[in-house]
Amino acid sequence: MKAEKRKKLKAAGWVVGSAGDFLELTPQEEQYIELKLLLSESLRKERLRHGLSQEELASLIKSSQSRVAKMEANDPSVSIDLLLKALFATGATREDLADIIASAA
Amino acid sequence: MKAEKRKKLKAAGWVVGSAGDFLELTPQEEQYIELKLLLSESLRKERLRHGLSQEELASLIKSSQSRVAKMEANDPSVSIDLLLKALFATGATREDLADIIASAA
DNA sequence: TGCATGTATGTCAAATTTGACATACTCTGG
DNA sequence: CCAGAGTATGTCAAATTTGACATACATGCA
Repeated sequence: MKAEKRKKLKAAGWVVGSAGDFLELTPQEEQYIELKLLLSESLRKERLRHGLSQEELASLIKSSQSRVAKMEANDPSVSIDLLLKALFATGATREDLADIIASAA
Repeated sequence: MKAEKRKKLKAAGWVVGSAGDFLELTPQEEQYIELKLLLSESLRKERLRHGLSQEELASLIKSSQSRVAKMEANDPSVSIDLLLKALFATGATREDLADIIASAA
């Protein structure tokens, strides 16, 4: 299985190596998961660009280090809502967001 | 109070006319709420463009008419996640989404 | 090696979000 | 006026998401 697909299945909440290996994602699920991946990657970039630790970003958004770690790991228990709130907290604007989303996955 | 602010406070979960009238939203909250408003408006446009009723869109995304109504009304009980899933279900792509987000509120 | 700082991962109770239902409202054509 | 189609709004149990905690892992440095 390609690394790319493994990543997506994991993000979708499947334990890779399980029956989920045979799962096909619908185009909508694809889109959603790709978007989420893009956001989690952007969040890590933004955080590092600002020289913040996960701990520091967490307090900025009134969350916890472990949740920030999960956000950046694209954990299935993390919502896009949370990722967006975190991104906005780092100072990103709607325009920045549009650029992020427009960029290739 | 301006109509624009009323809309945002309502979306943030405040009963307009309550103490929330005195509330100032942080820039991050603004961004988040503006984005959500933009998405809910886009969803209605997309749905109508496809000539679908709320009932029909609901079954498309395995939800209910009442939830679709709330999505389009920018109800505070609706997450951006749900709006995105609905938009993708209407056939929108990541690129479409970027365009939506880039467009002025 | 030991220690500090930062990150990852599992767990869980509390909080939020969800679909579904009931019901009210708003049109439009007959 | 009425009926039907579509939409709005309130409610609620079930499902998902959340912050927090504990703890494991990683890396650098004295």
